[in-house]
Amino acid sequence: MSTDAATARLTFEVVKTACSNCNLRELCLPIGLPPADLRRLDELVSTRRRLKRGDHLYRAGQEFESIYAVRSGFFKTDVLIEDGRDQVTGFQMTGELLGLDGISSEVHTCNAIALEDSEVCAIPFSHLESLSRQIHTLQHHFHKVMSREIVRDHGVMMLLGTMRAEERLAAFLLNLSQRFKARGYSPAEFNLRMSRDEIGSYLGLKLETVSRAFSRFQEDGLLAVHQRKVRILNTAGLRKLMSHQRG
Amino acid sequence: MSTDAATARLTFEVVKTACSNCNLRELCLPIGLPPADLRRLDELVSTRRRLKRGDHLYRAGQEFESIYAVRSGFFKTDVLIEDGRDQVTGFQMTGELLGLDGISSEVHTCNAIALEDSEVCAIPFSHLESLSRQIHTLQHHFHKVMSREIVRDHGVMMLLGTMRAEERLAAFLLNLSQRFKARGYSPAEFNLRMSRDEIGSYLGLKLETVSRAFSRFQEDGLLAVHQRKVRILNTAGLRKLMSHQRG
DNA sequence: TGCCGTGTTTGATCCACGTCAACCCCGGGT
DNA sequence: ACCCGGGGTTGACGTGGATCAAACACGGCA
Repeated sequence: MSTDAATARLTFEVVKTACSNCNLRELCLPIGLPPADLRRLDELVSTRRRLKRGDHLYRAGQEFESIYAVRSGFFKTDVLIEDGRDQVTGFQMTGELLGLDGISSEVHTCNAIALEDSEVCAIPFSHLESLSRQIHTLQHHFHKVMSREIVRDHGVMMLLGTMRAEERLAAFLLNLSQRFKARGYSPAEFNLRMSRDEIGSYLGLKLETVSRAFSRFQEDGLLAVHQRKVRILNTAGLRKLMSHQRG
Repeated sequence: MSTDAATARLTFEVVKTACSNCNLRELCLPIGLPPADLRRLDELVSTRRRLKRGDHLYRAGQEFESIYAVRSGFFKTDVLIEDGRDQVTGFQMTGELLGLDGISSEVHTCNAIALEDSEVCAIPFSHLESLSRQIHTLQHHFHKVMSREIVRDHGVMMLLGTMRAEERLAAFLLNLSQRFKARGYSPAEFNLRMSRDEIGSYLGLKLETVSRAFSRFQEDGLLAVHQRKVRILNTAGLRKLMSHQRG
């Protein structure tokens, strides 16, 4: 869609938003700040931006200037190479940050795409840096967030490097479940926001293989699937599946 | 080896080392600092530590307190899970940082092992944080380094998720080549510090597959291999191999 | 209400890589 | 000089997941 940029501009809202009374602050950056610091943080988040399903939040190659906190909705990030291959590098939900990859070269290195209508807070990175020079705990928390991203990526490398198809899907579902739970939603029943193809890309599998794994889980009574609606029936069973030796 | 800890203590040197005249500063943290700041940085790197081939720099589960800059030598990092599977998450050479994964939970999440006799600078993380609150460019550079790690991990995810065996090995060799070049060594001829098994673990392949891919490259005149000695004969050929469509 | 397009499921077949096993190479110790 | 052991190579064979192909479910729209 070539109208992305235009759309983006239109949905840019120049309203002040307030971290200090945002109910996400346990998940997002301003964790555990004293009220005084929290008020200073409010200056940081200058704009909110609303996206429709399918919109790009940013694209690979675009200049990097802000990171984004997901206020509501669901995103994927992916990288593509010339020959057409692409790899989904992550799915981001409420309270998670997007754009950390852009810091290194001042250019975004992946695409961030809304998988449902979403809203994000834009955090100008230079402001974040200057504020975190003043607020100790903010600095430390930000470092932890970046580090957590590295640890998460190592987990995915483990998954892609050593697990077989059904283990990968089990790990993926358990991870989603736990993240929904942390946000106060049911850990057992949720709607997938992404297609089989996108799950496959993330897990290094073809969409048919993902589909078959879902069917197998259903046969085995581990879960009930209907299209994108998933109900986990046997968490322990999924977990056990993951820790089975190869072979 | 249960004597690791004892060895580590013995090889701990309580000598002041100086970033200001370290020839790695283009690769390491203190890039582009004015002389005055550089001198303050010297206080940061309190200790150097020498490791023998096979020694652990740190282990998963150990308390995190410092990151490490490789002064000389070669490392691997890996994560293992209970059932015995393990995944090499990276290889680190001169000027690269180790331990960034530990920031998130204040505990190291992987093992760092010297693949040859090596020397590292220990950088107490809390010192780094306080100094980077004072030195703007240090802060920014550190953020870039963390972000670069995330981008690197995305590259590995791409490799593990979408590439076939020979593409993976080609990508791996080209990456090594380029890093040796950046350090002033020959990009065409180098010694691998890691075993076929370790390469395989990093690339999500079995050691036999790695070995076969090496043999194939040799047959095709792309490189000359003898054990761990590699000479790249046709860089363009390797690069072309990587960009071939699957199928 | 029926049609169309997109996403999903399922089946049949193929192939890249894993597995198992034998052998080789080379360096270190006696 | 010999043996020994760990890493590396090579071959034969098996298999998990990719590929190709067909049918199906569902939401949107005329």
